[in-house]
Amino acid sequence: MNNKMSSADHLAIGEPQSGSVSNRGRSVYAIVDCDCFYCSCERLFDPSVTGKPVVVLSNNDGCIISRSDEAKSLGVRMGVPYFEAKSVIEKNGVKAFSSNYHLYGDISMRVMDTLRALVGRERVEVYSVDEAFLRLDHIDPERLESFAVEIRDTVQCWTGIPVSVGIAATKTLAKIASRLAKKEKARTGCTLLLLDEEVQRKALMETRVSGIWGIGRSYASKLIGLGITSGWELRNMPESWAHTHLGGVVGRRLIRELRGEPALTMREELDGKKMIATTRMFGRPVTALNELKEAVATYTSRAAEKLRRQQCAATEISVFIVPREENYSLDFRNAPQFTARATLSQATSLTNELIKSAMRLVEEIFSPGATYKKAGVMLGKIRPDVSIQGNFFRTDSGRSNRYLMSAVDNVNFSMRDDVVKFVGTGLDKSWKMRQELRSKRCSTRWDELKEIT
DNA sequence: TCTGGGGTCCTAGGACCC
DNA sequence: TCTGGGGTCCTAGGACCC
Repeated sequence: MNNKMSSADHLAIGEPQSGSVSNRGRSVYAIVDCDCFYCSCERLFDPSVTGKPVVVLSNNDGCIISRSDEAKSLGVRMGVPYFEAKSVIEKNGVKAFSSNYHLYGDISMRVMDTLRALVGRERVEVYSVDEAFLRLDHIDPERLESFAVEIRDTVQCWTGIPVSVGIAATKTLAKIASRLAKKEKARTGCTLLLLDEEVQRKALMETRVSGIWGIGRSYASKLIGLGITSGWELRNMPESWAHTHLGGVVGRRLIRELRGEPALTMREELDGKKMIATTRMFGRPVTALNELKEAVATYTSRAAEKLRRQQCAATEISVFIVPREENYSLDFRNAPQFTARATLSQATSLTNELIKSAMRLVEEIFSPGATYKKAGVMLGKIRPDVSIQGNFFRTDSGRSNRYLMSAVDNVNFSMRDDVVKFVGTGLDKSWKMRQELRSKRCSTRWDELKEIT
């Protein structure tokens, strides 16, 4: 889940569009967006909740992060704490699930593979676990509408996941199209084209600025304060104005995109993450240093696995811990946190080496007597791991350790999480997050296959 | 009592260099 | 009294995304 908007190479201002130049200079982007993805995944293997209200909870069963349409119409809001919504949920028999990322990740791959089969691998940019941009400038304009329907029906048929499709001349307009398509499902059938100028104008007029991709909470309230409330009004502002008020070049791009001039092109295949983080709330408050260390060691092994999966090594590691605040104020998210960072003498992806530094960092920031609710590990300065291909300058022990890690990764992946692990990560892990309502990982674990009786 | 996790990009400003 | 100009690199912080 990453590749947000644009990097410098997406900046197409003042340049012809590179790479994706189409026959008639026409650009056509589609966004395919899974409908309430996590809930839809849960329904795949539990048909008893089809048509019933469903929600999926964040880690630690904290917040609501996905809602079915039925749950939405009961007034269950996105992002609210579970305990606040609990009464509505129980009263209406809403089925709640803990998040099951193994399942969602696997289903996501199937959806993306379907899209690649439909338009070709090089025309698909996976934007997040439940969304992908497609480049459709090879499709005859006459056929676009039926093609959108074909995409929707094929994904539904092959994977069981309902999707919406928005099509327009730019990515930003395509996002608006899919949003409107979802909103007016009955009329649009979940596919919508914003190619005609008049249709575009109407769509932008009924889109609030807060609903535009790239306008978050802070910009939205700023815009409204300046009297700009609709997408259409924003579209008609000068680029130079956007430069000063909406974050410089980012704002300029946004205005161009809204006018139908592509300023964000397709992103190249991911070349690996620049930062890898593993952070978690605890299932209960933690005060003991050794428990804190267990947790941080566990997160470090997880982060190291991610690092090895993309065949990289890191030279920077930082650890943070968050104390439980005394008074449960509104801005609990902005709680102070204590961070320590270390630069490693040599880039590594070995769990034991990373854990060793992490432990020192925990000791640095821990204060006895304090109570903590969350901790995290971040790996930075990431670059390709050369030792795996054999680095003459690295000692043999480093290399064989790297092979050992691959073996551990293989066992843990094929068997079950953490069959093989470092003792420092703890055996009992009573601080672990709560996940009381998790469904089975029936598409990725042999021992959790769906049984039909 | 209880409030997610994991990313990206851009800008401003300081340090440093010639 | 008066004290250059411009480049690069790095970091922190702010914005955004799902």
